[in-house]
Order: sequence, then C-alpha cells, then structure tokens
Amino acid sequence: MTGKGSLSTVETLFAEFVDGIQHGRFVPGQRLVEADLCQEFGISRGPLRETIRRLAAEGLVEIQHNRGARIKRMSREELVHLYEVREVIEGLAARMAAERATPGERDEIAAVLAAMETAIAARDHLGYADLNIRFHALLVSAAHNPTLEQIYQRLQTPTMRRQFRSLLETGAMLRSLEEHRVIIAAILAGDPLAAEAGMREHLQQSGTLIARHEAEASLSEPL
Amino acid sequence: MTGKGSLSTVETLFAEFVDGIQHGRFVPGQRLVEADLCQEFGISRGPLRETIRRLAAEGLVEIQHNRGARIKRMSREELVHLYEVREVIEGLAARMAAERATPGERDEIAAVLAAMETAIAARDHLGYADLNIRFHALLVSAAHNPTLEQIYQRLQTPTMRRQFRSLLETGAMLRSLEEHRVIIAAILAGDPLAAEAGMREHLQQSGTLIARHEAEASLSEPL
DNA sequence: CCCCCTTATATCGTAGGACAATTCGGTTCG
DNA sequence: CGAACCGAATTGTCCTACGATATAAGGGGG
Repeated sequence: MTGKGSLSTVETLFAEFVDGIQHGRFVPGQRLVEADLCQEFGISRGPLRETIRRLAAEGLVEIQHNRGARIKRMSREELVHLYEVREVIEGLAARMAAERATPGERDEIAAVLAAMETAIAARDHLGYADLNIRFHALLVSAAHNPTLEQIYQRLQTPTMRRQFRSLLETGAMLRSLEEHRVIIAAILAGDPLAAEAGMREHLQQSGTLIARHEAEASLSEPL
Repeated sequence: MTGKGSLSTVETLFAEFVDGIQHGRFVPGQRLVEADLCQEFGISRGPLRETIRRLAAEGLVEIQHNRGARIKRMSREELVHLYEVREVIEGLAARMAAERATPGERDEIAAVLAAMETAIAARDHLGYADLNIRFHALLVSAAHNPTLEQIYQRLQTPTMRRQFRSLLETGAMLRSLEEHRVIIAAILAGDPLAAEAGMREHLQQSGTLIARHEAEASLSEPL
C-alpha cells in the first residue's frame, strides 16, 4: 500500500467514506472499529485514524474519547438547524450566481432545468434526485466563492440520502421543480434578490418536507 | 504524556495550535515540520499528524502531498469571500438571537455593550477587541443553533488577528461601536429583521475596512 | 432472585522504530 | 549557462508494543 500516484491514502479513504455514508453503506450510529476497517481497506491504523479525524472535523462521524468513532446520527432538531443555515448559505449562493455566473454556467443551469423536466415527465425519481443535487452544486459553484463552496459541502453531505427519500413522491418532485423554475428564471434574468428569495423559499419547503418525512419514518428504521 | 484526564492529546494540541495561530506564534506560510513539533510538544508523530489533519479540515493549515503542512495564507480575495459568507451567517445569527435569546442572554449582550463603551472611553484597544470577539460569539450562541455555531467558529478563527489590527484606529472603534449599538437595540427590542440588517451592514463595513488594511500592510509584513 | 462488585476482554490512545518515496538545494558535468 | 545528478531532509506508511479505559461476563452477598 505504498505508491498512490498523487493522491494520499487519507484523501482516497475520506472520499470512500463520504461516498459510503451517502450511499448507505455506513449507517448512522454504526461503530467504526479500527482493526476491522484496517483489514477491510488494507491499510494500517495511522492513515485510518487520520481519516477518521478528518471525518470528525467535517461532522460526519463522532469521536468519543476511549470509545472510538461512530457515524454521526442527526436528530430532527439538528436537521432543522441545518436547514436554517442552508437557507442563508444557498440563498447567498443563488444571489451571487445571479450576479456572477458566466454565460457557460447559465447555459448549464438552463440545461439542468430542461433535464429535470424530462426526468419528471418520465417519472424518473432517481434521475431527478441526481439532477437536484447537481443543480444545487452548480449554483454554489457559479457563485464563484470557494469559501462558500466549502461550507456548502459540509452542510450538504449528511443530508443527501434524506433528500432523496423525500423526493420519492411525485407531488414533491413537481413542487420542487416549480421552485427551481423560479430560481433559475431569476438567475438567468440577472435578478439577485429574486434568486435569493426563491432559493430561501425552496429550502424552507424542502426542509419542512424532509423533517416531516423524518417524523413519519423515525420509527420504522433508524436512518 | 500518557494520562490526560478526559481530553485527548489531539484536542489539546488542536486548541494549542488554534491559540498559537490567533496569537501569532504561528505565522501564515510557516512550515509545520513533524519532527520539530514532536519534540516541541513532547509527543509522537501519530497524534501530531492527526492534529494537523484536523487543522487542515478546519481550513487553518494546508497540506500538500509529500510536502507537508503549512499555516494557511489567506489572500485578500479569500478574505472578501469569507466576509461574504460571514455576512449571511452572522446575519442569521443576529436574526435568530432577536427571536430566541433568553432574558439572561439579553442581559449579557447589554452588559457587553456597556463594557465596550467603557473600553472606548478608556482608549483600551485591546479590551475592545476582546469584547468585540465576545459580542459576536455571544450573538451566535444566543441563536441557539449548534450547526450555525460550528460554521461560525470555522469562519471566525482565521481572521481574528486581522480584526484586531484594524481596530487599532480609534475611528474604527467608534464606528464599530455605533454599529453594535444598532444591532443590540434591535435584538433587545426583539426585531429580527432589523438585527439581521444591522449585522450585515456591520460586517460589510468591517470587511472592507480589513481588506483595506490588508492592502496597506501587505508589503510591510506577510501576516 | 436481583443487585453490586470483581474480573476478563476488546478496543483505544500513544509511543517508537523502520523504511521507501519524494522533494529540494547544491554540485558537477556537458 | 543549463541540465542532469547526488545527497540530505522530510513525508507517508507500516509494524509492534503496551498502558488505560470501557464494556461485557461472572460470582458473591443481600
């Protein structure tokens, strides 16, 4: 496990974990036993511990002294708090995107909207969920503010799975699409305030929707 | 370096570094050579590397593969980006504080304002800088949103020293105090929108002030 | 029969040594 | 004068070891 080209083991592992958490290969609350993971990934404890430390710093896992690490559980209350923050962060992103997006980025955004409409028409929930993630990421990147992007990623990661679940209803998809339309129209028109307002509205809707889903699903399974 | 009571070595070290960065014992761009630091802190490479990883995840140091870590340098452009984010984050904090602050917290906020006025009258720049940090932290904590608090800390830490510098002018202190007064009045009056607007205004002022200072001082010393 | 206390076991936190890979600065050679 | 070369410094990773701590298991007293 020596040569890694140009990427460090820790970065690779980190990405692996993030992906695993997003795709449900690691479930919230799951213990991360060092010995097991070392064997599973074929590495030694050093880099593994560094990776866990990094995950903890990003808020994806929780470390308890002398008790090891476990995938972080997010309570409904925390979810509410998170969406409060996302609202202003992505609101800012939308505003900046309306001001600073390049023509190419505007084209991309418009293309995503078109793809979303196609996905909805085809009742392709999975595809729509992907486009949804791409849409938000696109806006953030079009804001041309790396700091914002960093914060966004930190807030986004732990909720992706939940977002997907709540979009399983067609009704939710339709409402979501409508909100996206408003935001995109504002951005393409170069109207920062409308873009920000639209995004805030959108996240308020999404937030309450997901929180409600959580409440319903909280008993059936501990996701 | 065995028994640490209940705090891990990494957490202790991390705090040490954060403090060191804030107080200028580590300067931006400085290399973090593992062997040296191990000796300096009397620990082995394992915990040290974990600490560096954590610092990197918080954005305080930069790790380059096979080239080690160094204290992060923040360009003027990054500073602008950071203040754009701080504006909405702390704006949110002020709004929430106006809505949710407990009577005890409101008293504390009022007390800080009083202390600030005293400090200004005494031309106590250092005291005022401390109070300034405390004021902002207090608002964020009065927002009762742990996620927000976490993000805030991440954004706040790397700029503390700069903030201090730009407050060295009495004129800046006076303007800052005036802005604080507006924010606090809004919070105590329970006016969320005014509090948010006031905080945004305040951070815009501070941001441009600090950026200007940077521009002036950029040649004399690489802080 | 249940509860508390003692004893194992699993796991973490940290130390320390080792070594290949890589970077960097200075030197030699064309 | 530039390019290839060499050696020192440093990182990234592995390994082994061992005290400290938490959790689980078992055994004696109420």
